[in-house]
Amino acid sequence: MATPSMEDYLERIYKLIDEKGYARVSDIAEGLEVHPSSVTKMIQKLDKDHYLIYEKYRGLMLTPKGKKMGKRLVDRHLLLENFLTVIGVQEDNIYKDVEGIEHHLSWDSITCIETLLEYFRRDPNRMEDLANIRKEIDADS
Amino acid sequence: MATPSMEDYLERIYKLIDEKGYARVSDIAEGLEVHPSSVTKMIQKLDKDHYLIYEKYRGLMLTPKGKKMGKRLVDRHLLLENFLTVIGVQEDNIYKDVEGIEHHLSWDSITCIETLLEYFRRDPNRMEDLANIRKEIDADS
DNA sequence: TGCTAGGTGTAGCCATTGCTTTATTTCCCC
DNA sequence: GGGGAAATAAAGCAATGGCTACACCTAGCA
Ligand SMILES: [Mn+2]
Ligand SMILES: [Mn+2]
Ligand SMILES: [Mn+2]
Ligand SMILES: [Mn+2]
Repeated sequence: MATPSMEDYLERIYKLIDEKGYARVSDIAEGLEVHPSSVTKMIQKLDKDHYLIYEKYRGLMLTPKGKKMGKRLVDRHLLLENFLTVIGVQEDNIYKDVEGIEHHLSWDSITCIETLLEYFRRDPNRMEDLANIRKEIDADS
Repeated sequence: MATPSMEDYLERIYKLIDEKGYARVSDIAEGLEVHPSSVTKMIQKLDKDHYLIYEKYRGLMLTPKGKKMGKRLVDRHLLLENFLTVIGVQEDNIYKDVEGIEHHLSWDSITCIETLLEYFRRDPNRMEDLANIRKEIDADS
């Protein structure tokens, strides 16, 4: 089972490969705001757990296991960002909150949140009703 | 700022004092499924940070700071349990998920989730509509 | 072709938070 | 009041995941 930190790295690596075709230590470090040395250490761990194949100074390649996991992690992250957006959380809080909670939700919860998003997507009036309640509560205080 | 672990301990301590009038090391340990020695260590840390006053072998007392924080933590936990329940997460997943995510949500997000609950509380049909979408999606797969 | 700067890797440190083991204190029953 | 069980405390160890300092590789330019 992957730790939260491992998930963050895998997610970032998957995204980098998806967008640029490769994932370098320095890019991973920048994205996660950690030092390159921390990246090297984690990459070695992910290699040992067969999420990727690593050749030092040469780069890395996701294994099928790593790709599959990476995609799930990226999708989950996006879903949660959408969720917080829909319920009205301020833009500047969303990324940090999602970074934190994404590692702690069962797939059951993820599915239910997906359904909740579908609920609001089907009828825009619903989001409006929600926004009105928010306004009303704001006014009270 | 309190770490996730510190929050778990504070929450548990607040609840024990609220329910039984006192919080003993062994009760805290049982609630958090941790060894008593770990509890002692954390209590000493919480004392150093002035969340409580600790006298060894004698017990502990929450400071005003600790009480205020404890209450907020307990309320937050309950709110999140309600949220997961309302969106249809299985009973047996709820506690573990909440234990994880509670430490990673901004108060902005907490407020928005509160509002979302109010939205469903105001009109029970809304929860029913959501449940129907869930059924429909289930049937598809 | 060889040098060098920037990217990468390693070693060793620290904080956090758990555990086990061992020592001490307290409390309750006799 | 004394003895023993239960509770509590302290010390030492381990895993995780950061960091710094320093060493090492390599691409690309002179
Ligand atoms: Mn994350
Ligand atoms: Mn993420
Ligand atoms: Mn928790
Ligand atoms: Mn909790």
